[in-house]
Amino acid sequence: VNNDPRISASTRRKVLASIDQLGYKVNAIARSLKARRTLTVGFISPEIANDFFMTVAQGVENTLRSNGYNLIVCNSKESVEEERDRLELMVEQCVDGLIVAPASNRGEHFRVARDFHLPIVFVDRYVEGFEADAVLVDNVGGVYRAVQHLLDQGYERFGFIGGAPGLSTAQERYAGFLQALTDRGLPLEENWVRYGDFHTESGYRLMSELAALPHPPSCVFVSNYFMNLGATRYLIEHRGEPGTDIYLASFDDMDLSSVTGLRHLTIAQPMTRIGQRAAELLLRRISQGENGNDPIVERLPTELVIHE
Amino acid sequence: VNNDPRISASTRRKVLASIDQLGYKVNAIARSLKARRTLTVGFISPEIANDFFMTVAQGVENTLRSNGYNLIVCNSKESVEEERDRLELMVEQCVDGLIVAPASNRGEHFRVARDFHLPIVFVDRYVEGFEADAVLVDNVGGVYRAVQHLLDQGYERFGFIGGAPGLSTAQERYAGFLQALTDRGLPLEENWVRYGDFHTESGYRLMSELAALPHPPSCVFVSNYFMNLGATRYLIEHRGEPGTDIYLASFDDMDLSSVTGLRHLTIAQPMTRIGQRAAELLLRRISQGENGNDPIVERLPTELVIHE
DNA sequence: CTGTTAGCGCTTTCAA
DNA sequence: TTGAAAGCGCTAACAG
Repeated sequence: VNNDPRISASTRRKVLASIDQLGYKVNAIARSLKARRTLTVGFISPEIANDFFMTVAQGVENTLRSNGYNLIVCNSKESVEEERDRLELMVEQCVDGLIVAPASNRGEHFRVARDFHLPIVFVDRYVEGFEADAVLVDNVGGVYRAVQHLLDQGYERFGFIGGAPGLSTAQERYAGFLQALTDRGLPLEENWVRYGDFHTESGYRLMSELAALPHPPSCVFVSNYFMNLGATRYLIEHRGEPGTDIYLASFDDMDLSSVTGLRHLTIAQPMTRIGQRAAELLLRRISQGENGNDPIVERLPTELVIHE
Repeated sequence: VNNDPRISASTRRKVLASIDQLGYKVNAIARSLKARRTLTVGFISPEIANDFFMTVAQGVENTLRSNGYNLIVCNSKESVEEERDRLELMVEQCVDGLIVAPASNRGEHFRVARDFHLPIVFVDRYVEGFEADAVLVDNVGGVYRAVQHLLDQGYERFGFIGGAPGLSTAQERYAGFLQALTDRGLPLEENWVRYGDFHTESGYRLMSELAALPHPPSCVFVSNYFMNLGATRYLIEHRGEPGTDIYLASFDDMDLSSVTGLRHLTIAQPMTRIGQRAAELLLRRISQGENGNDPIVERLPTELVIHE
């Protein structure tokens, strides 16, 4: 059953024939108990019905599977408490490693993993208070280049719809925005900067606030896909009204980008690649055991996409 | 640890204190091996980066979790072979039950589950050759009412973009379409009926074919969300060109519907509810053991949504 | 090359 | 009320 090379071909044939006849399936539970490894990796995602994270998960799963590992996906619902629960669950399930898109920038609770010699790789977001491998994207550079491009196009009145302030992605994307303006000597108009929570409704609401200003921006950068969805919906619903002649730029490039009918610009993340790299790093840690080197933080590049 | 009522409060306190101090976590693997149940359910989905199936999964997970069960999601990639592999995997992982959105209308390979006394509940699609509980929607009725509504609006030149011919959903949606036309005495224009594969690209391609006809339809019914995405993209990209003045109606109501700026109509499925009911049926089967009754097939209602 | 045995961490049963 | 022992299905180590 386990391809032991010492077994003769004839015996193997007999065994396999019996397996077939009896419908025998190995009991992975018993095997895992004995072997002290489950060949299973956990993925803790802040959302499960979310194209971004699920595409990352797909990247993870593909490379895990081709290495004989399985993936368990679970949902922290953007809550640190739920995240802690899922983490405990994963420890109890004896997964061999963990890929986590953290729900916040707090990382202390991940320390339990260390006690159980469970390697962790973070994706998308980074945490404080816990050092581990991470696969992120170049948020600062991505936004910087996007805004630079828009400046080149002649846009000057820049609005910004930010993400949940506690998340590294939100902070970095804002930093890129600010840097781009500053480098061109453009002042930041505080009133054009609003913070949401990365979800659709906040994008809609904040866009409505910006459009309602007596002197609205002519171009708004939105910090992620879902807020962009909300912002776009506002502009579509109020098309033609004063204040809505706004050019949208946004982090993330997803299916809907091709279908809004608005000219806009997006920053595409290499989602599958993020998952793939994370899985590779994790598998390396798993095989290394305790004698690995310092945490590796990778930043993958993003790509500017212009939708005409 | 297991809340045995025979244990005295003082002993329990001492035990819990030690647990805390030592950082003890139960080993779910060992527990499962002994208990012969894992408190785990598998969900085999034809796609993992798919809002529809993942929203269903969310419904499943919520109700499982509140019953102390966990969910393992895996991906059959719309392939029967992969589906068979995942099924084997789940058997080996000793899940207590299975929720499956089947990759095809063939069901024979699910028989292995019977040998291992694994209950299965199908969702979204139904199969032949294997009897089991299922939670589906009223595809025929949903499309029927949608087309009826459009007939009432005065549309007469109906096109149809169908899904993968092997899937029950595709067949049922076509049946509803045909029935609605027939009941009003409207003939089916064969040339306006095209079959895709439920994916975006086929929607785009088939819509381009329909729009290019010398005498194109004035209204097209698209059989699911992703093909609608493709069809919509075609119409948006070619807005104003001859043949593109087409009213779109589609199965599934997702984010897309609010950002295209096109007037259209959708049929919303109760995705979370599907998952919830499937989990409920499965949990019932699990607790019943072998002495359950005949398969239960539920059809949940859909809802017509008009986007102006 | 094959067969036997101990033990992974837990639960359950029975004895103290 | 607590402690001891057996065994879930598997693998690894060792004996034959």
